[in-house]
Amino acid sequence: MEKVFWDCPDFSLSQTLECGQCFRYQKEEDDCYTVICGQRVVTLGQEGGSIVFYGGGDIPFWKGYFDGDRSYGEIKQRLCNDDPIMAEAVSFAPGIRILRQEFFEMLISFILSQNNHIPRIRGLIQRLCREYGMPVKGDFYSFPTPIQLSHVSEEAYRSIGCGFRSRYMVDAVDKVLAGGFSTEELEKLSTDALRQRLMSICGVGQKVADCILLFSFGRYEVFPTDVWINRVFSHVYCAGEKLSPKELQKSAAERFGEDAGFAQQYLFHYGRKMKIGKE
DNA sequence: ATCCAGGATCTCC
DNA sequence: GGAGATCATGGA
Repeated sequence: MEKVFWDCPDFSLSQTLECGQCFRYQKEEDDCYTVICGQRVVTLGQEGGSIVFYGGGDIPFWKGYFDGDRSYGEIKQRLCNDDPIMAEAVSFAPGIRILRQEFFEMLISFILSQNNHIPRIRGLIQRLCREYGMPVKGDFYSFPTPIQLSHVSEEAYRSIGCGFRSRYMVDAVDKVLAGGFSTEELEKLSTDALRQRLMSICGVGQKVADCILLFSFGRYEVFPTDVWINRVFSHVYCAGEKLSPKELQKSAAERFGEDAGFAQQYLFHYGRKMKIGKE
């Protein structure tokens, strides 16, 4: 099989895919991963510092997906300078990069994420794709488009396990199909305006909106604040004192500035894996 | 088994 | 505008 090598610094395939930002990958043998985005599917591995594409595919697209042009070395240096705690979080998973994922996938995925475990979110999305997406390759299905979901009822979402989130799903698809939610239109908006637009969808609060801002629109200054980041942040920066989400975001903005989104992902992954602040 | 999850909403004051 | 209950489900 054709192998194409890509030397991308500060990049670990496993850390980037498994740090919680992405739900559409599957681990294969020999530490390879199959990743799906839209209609595209690719199998990748890592040999030393090089990423290996197996079987070609749209390599320029995937380099963009993995944010290949950004210097994460500089970001990490800014974050870790004079911050030993962040240095520890970064050294725990120095190969995390923030993926550039598709808007509608992120919208639906993070609506389904609320009050839910990551393993279960993945299962939900897998069922959604199997049920309403198109077969792409083997057992992999594309993420359903808004049109493919346009006829799906609340009861149908309930039957695949979406639970109380089912009515949010219907509202999200309806609003996207009604217009004003194309990627081209949305990416012109300021971060605050875009957040407000996203939050006009029922079931999208600030946290879900911020995940979409960070993982789909590259708004790297946002700091998605969930239960984990709450625990970690209060534990490592506030001597265990809990802050309100508003206070926490203000503090994170002062501390990390334009790099807050990157900081969030390093901290989130570190805190979740180390169970920091639990028990 | 029973707890809890990458929260949002509704209701109450 | 903030605190508290409620929401479905299944992985751990």
